[in-house]
Amino acid sequence: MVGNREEKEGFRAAVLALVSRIPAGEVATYGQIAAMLGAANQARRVGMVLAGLRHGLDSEVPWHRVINAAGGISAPNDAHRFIVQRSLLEAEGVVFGATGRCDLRRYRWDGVSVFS
DNA sequence: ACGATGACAGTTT
DNA sequence: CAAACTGCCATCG
Repeated sequence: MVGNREEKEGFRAAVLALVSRIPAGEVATYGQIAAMLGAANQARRVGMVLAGLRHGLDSEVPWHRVINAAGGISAPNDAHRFIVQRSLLEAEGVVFGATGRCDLRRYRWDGVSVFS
């Protein structure tokens, strides 16, 4: 019997694998990641997966390249990570405007490399 | 079992 | 253009 647990872990693994494919200097939204995995309206789940990441263990995963649909960083209750994420992105060439949002039309990852 | 919360998103006011 | 509202799914008290 297939426990739902397998699907959850599979989803988590898929999210991490996909995020790991995001090239430096580009970004992807939670909804975009979810949509690529066939879960268009489950963007929140993607956020949950990334929320469970640990610094040092999943260091291979560029979690900072995942932002919200507005092109900004979602972390109202964690200013520390907010700053870290923004710094990492700026270090890769992503420019944030005065509103704290970057231009998605320009930095959004198309994800074509996944279909190879 | 139920209601509240959350690293979201799309639409409406 | 910004705030509010609603929908979606999983986790927590």
